Amino acid sequence: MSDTRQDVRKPRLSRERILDAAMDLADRDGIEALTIRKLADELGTKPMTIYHHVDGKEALLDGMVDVVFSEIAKPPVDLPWQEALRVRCRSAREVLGRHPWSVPLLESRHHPGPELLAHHESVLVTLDRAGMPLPLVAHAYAVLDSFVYGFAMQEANLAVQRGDEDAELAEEIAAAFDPGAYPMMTRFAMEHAMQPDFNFGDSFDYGLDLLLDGLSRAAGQEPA
Amino acid sequence: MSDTRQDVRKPRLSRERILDAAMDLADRDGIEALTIRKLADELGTKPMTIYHHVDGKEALLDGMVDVVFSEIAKPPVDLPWQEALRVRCRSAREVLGRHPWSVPLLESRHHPGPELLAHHESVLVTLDRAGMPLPLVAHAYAVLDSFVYGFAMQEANLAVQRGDEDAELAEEIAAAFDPGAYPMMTRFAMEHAMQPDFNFGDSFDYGLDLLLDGLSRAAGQEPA
DNA sequence: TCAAGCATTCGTACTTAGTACGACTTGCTA
DNA sequence: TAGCAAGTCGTACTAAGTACGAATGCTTGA
Repeated sequence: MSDTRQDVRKPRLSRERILDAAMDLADRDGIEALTIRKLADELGTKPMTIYHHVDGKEALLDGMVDVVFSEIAKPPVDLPWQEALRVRCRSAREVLGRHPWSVPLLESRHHPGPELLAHHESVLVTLDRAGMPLPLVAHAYAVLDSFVYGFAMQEANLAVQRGDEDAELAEEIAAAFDPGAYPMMTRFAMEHAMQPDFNFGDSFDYGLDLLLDGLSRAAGQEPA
Repeated sequence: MSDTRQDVRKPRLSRERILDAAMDLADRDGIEALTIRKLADELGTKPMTIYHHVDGKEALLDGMVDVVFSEIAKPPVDLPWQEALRVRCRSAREVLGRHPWSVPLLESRHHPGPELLAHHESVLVTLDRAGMPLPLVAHAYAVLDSFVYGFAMQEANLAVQRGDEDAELAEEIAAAFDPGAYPMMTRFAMEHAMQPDFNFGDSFDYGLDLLLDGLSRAAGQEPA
């Protein structure tokens, strides 16, 4: 009856604005909270409007992954290769920490974006200028990224568990804990992991050094 | 009061049978294909029947993760610690390779099962008997598991991409490839990664050795 | 032996999510 | 000024998780 038409402005939406909002939503509420409907709400629009800018949800995720790669620093070309890789790996950890939802997605997308490709290229170039033969380049890249991704994955889960359910969770885990059943875990927790100065993240630099030193040796150079 | 000890009457279904079927389904068709309905079909029953044995889908996933941990070999107590950890890490890689869907789940479940706890305990005990002080134990465990999980994650995605869409995918990636845009990637692919004897998995033992050697040094021992 | 009790099973339906279809709106261009 | 392309959205279909309550049939106590 009442054809109350409302004002519609011009290009309020764009692929970029959608990607930004989707990343915000995923960062804030987790990837499982990222639905087309919620995204539309966030943008003050309706679900189907999204589809005029993004080719379905899979393409949306592809785009988000590429944004993540764009945020990771490439290994600086003016540093020794060990230092350059250290910079890029630390950056990767930091970025993946800001976007924890992205870790399981990074390697599982079947449509690599330009940022992903450019990033891979820059790392390969760095390993190449370390003087590594190709087989060693392959090992180095596989090993470094395994470590970075795996570490980020573990950190992401710690972060989740430190959320609002902190108390409830700790209690639940403790409840499942037959006091004497896991003596080493108990000792480890009491004497180390639950101490105020314990920080899981410290192990990142430790492991990164371990790998870079080993790779330096393999490349026939002294550890930096 | 009344000793109501009852056995299952007509157990066409059981938590164990359900877990087995769920693992098979996930192994075969991927974790996203694991729905309560498909699982019911697989078991020749109806969706709601599942809920009398398993407390919802989250609990089902928790149970599956615990089964995965049960399949991973614990570090043998009769081997030197480096060898013992090598055995367990290789086993982990093999098991995660058989259950690729489980990798992102392993560390994200909030309800650790008994197998998971027992496994952690056994690894901590092994690090302890290496003579490591607790801070080093923490580093070692974090670094080893980061590597194992990260490697398994990358392998899992390679496996997926080697699936039925192999040709289509390679073609698609190649199409996105400006010939001269990524020279190092191109060289790497042509001269190494696409050679018939290239095997991504070879990097696992390489990285594991790197880490175990470094940890041996840190523990004040000669690399094994 | 039979009926009550209870674990198990399942039909129905509600809810959330992705998205195909087609209609409507509006500014731009011929 | 008519018509078109781009953008927007209402409707509805499908898949999936699961709450509710009825149906089923085994086990036990009288």
